[in-house]
Amino acid sequence: MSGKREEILDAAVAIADERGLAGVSMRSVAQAVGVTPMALYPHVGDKAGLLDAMLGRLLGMVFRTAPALADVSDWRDRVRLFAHTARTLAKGHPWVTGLLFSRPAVTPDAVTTVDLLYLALLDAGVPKSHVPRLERLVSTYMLGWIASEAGGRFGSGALDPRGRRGQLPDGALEGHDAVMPWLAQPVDWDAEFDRDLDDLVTMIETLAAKGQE
Amino acid sequence: MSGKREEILDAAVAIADERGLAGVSMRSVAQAVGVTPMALYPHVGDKAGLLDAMLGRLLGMVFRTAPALADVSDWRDRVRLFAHTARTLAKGHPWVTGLLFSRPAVTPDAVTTVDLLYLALLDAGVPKSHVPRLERLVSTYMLGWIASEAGGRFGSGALDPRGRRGQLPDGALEGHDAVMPWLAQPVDWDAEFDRDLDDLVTMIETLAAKGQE
DNA sequence: CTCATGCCTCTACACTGTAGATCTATACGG
DNA sequence: CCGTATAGATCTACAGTGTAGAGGCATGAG
Repeated sequence: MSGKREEILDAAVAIADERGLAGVSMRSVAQAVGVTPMALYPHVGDKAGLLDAMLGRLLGMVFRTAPALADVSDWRDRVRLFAHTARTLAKGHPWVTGLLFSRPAVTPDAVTTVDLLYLALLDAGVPKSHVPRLERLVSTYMLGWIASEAGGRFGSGALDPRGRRGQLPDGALEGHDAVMPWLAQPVDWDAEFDRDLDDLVTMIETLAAKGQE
Repeated sequence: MSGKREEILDAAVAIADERGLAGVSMRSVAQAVGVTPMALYPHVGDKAGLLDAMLGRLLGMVFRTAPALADVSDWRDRVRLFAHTARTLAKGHPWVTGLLFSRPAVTPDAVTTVDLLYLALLDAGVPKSHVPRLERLVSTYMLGWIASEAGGRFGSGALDPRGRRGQLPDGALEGHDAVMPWLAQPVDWDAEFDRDLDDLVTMIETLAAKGQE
């Protein structure tokens, strides 16, 4: 019966996909559903509720997209698959950026996501007392990456340090000078993301090896 | 001459501090400056320009707040001091959350920030080819943390897993069960942030030890 | 004095979220 | 069949938003 709510969310997500978050107004969503704006309120509460629900829906998609996620035997691969799934999804729906950091992860789907990472960390042998913290560390990084990429913080392609240099405040940029050769060439973001995950996996292993509850 | 721009930004930041980002409208800022809304346009371009400038101003404060940052000898302490400074600042101006991920870091202050981390990583002995990537990893984590904290993703105080459990989708939450004791007690966010930094520092050391360009 | 330049103001427009009151269609008990 | 309760949609209105466009006004130059 409450298919109406789903219909509304579908419409809202569709609008956000093609016109951006700013294009999502009560009026535009209502029109897409074929209804007056005020008719949405019983279903989603208010505008904030609508946005929350949109975020929840996207989180849920992480599973729908990779249903066998929990069955991957190696925890490393599980973390990687999860990360890739989330990243791919966010690239398809860049508007999550604006929503990701707004509310604690309390929807059922979000909790399930967290549990998935808990299990991976436990499988890795991380002391139980460190698991919740490490889950937050890893997911904070992932969220940061996803938001940076979708939101445009990373810029696009080569970074052109000389361009940056133009409006230099004052004093030299020693660090930039030292790594200039690697700044000059364009960045392969897919590869970089994988390498980051490798480093995080290594970090997890280190913590597991150190042991002690 | 362009003290008017500074005056406008001061007013905008002040409003954001006390009334939130939503309270920053062209009209409210204009009124605070004692001018009509349209008078702002020559100075800041448009609303987006105003917001960008506000973000830039806050980034600049990182240095003003910890001027001796570059002189800390141990790179570990430098990373930690930087992180703490940024976190403290963001907690005082929680509205940055909405802005942090919107634009690439190209303002002079932002570039200087990046350079600071480059130098720390070089001091740590990280292979030069890895420095830019690792800088992004570390700052992505920091931004993610800051945004999570200021934006409310972490919730407040204890997490109360039983509360989360209430609207459980279906199937058990094995991971949550396993770490329940540590979920039950409240989180010391200051301590957690420090521990995270420790882990990141360790990760950097591992990468430095592995060596090879 | 005349004129130009740069900053400001005023008005207006199309849009936003949503409170409040009203209307309507469906389902149910008799 | 009727009358009524209930849940949902609707209409109107309000206070707020960003900003295009045209006009005003005070300063300094020739």
